Amino acid sequence: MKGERTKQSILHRAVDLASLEGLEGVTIGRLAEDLGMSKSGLFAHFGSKEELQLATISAARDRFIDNVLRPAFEEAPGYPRLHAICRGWIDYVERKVFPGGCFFAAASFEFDGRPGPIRDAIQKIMDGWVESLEKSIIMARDEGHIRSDVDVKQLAFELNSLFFGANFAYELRTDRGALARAMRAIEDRLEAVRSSRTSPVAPRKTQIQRRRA
Amino acid sequence: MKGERTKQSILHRAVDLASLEGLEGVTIGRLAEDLGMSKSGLFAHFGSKEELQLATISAARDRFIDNVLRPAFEEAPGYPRLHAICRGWIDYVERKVFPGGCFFAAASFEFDGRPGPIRDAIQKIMDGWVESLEKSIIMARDEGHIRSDVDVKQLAFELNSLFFGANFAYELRTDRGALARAMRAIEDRLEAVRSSRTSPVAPRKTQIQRRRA
DNA sequence: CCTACCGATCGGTAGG
DNA sequence: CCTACCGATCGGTAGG
Repeated sequence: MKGERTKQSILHRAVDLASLEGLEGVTIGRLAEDLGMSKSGLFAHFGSKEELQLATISAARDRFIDNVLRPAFEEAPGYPRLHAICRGWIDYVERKVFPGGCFFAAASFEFDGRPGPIRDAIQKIMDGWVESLEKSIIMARDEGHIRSDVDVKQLAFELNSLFFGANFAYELRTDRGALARAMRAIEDRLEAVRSSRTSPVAPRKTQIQRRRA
Repeated sequence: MKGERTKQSILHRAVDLASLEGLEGVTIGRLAEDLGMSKSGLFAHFGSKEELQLATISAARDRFIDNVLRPAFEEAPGYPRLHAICRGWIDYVERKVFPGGCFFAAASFEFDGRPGPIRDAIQKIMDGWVESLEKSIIMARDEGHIRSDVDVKQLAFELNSLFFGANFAYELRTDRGALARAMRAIEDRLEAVRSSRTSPVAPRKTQIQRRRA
C-alpha cells in the first residue's frame, strides 16, 4: 500500500528525469537523493537497474496513453478520432507532459543502437504506437471519412515523422513556430486524403454524415 | 603530425561509438581500451571530457558534410541540388555513414534537455543544417524551379521531419521499407511545389530547361 | 605517449 | 525502509 505509493513517486521522478537527461542518466543514487531516501531503500523496490529502467518505460507509457490516446478515444471513431490523436500529440509537447519533451522520441534515439531488453521494450511500444496510428487511419477509411485507396502505412509514417520533427524543432531549436508548422502539415496531409480524387470538394461532408447516421 | 593522425583516429572511433551508444556513452576509458592506448595518453589530446565531446561533434559534422552536402553541391543550384540533398540524406542512412544511424538526430534528442556548451554546439549545427535546407529551397525558388509562393520554412521543416522519421523507423523499428516510404513522401512534397497551381502538368519541365539554358 | 595514482560515483550486497 | 559496505569505472592529475 504505502510501498506502492513510494514506488509510484520514484517512477514519476524517474520518468521526468529520463525525459530530460536520458534513460541511462537515471541513476539510482541521483534518484534516491532527489527523493530524500537511501540508495538501497530505493533499489529494493526494483532489484536491478534494468528492472528500474523497464518500470520507468512502463510508467512513461501509462502517462502517454493517459494524455494522448485516452482523450482521443472519447472522439467518434474515424476522422474525428484520428484528428484528435494528431492534435493531442502536438498539444502534449506544448503542455510539457514530459518536462524534457517526448520520452519515447528521446528513448527511441537513445537505444536504437544498443541491443538488449531495454531496446526491445522501447521498440515494442513504438511498434504498438505506430500500429495504433495505422488502426485509427483504417477506421477512418472504413467509416468512409477518408479515401478508400489511402496508403495506411505511408500516412502513419508521415504523421509520426511530423510529430518527431515537431518535438525536435521545439525542444532543441526552441523554435516556437514548430508546433504550428507541424499542425499545418498534419492538416494538409489529412485534408489530402479526405478529398476524393474525382470530386475534391462537394460530396465529402455528405458522405461522412450519411455513414454516421 | 603523428599526433594529429592519432587524434583523428580517436575522433573517428568516438564518432562511431557516439552514434551507437550516445555522446555521453563515449568514455575516455572505453575509447582508450578500444584503441589500445592508455587513458591518460588519450586524455592528453583533449584536456577534458567536454573538449573531447566538442571535438567529436565537430568530426561528425565533417563526416556529414563530406557524405551529404558536398556531393549535393556538385549538382546544379536549384531543384537538382535540393533533390540531391534529400536523396543524399536517405542514402546516408542506408549506407550507414554513422554505424548507429544519424549522429545528429541522436545527439539532438540526447542533449535537448541538458543546458550547456554541448547542447549549444549541437543546436548551432542543427540550426545551420536547417538553414542550409532553407537556402537550397530559396535557390530552387529563385531559379524558377519551384513555385514562387513556396513557404520556405514550412517545406524545410517537413523535409527534415521526414529525414528524422526515416532514421527512427529504419534504426529502431528496423523497418526496411522506411527509406522508400520517406523518399516517396519527399518526392510528393517536392512535386507539389514544382507544379504551378493553374497548370499542374505540362509547362514544368520546359520552364526548368529554359532557365537552365 | 606512459605508469601510478586521486576522489566521486556507479550498480549492487550484507545484515538488520 | 536503513547503515555500511563492495569492486568497477568515471573524469582527471602528477610526474615522467
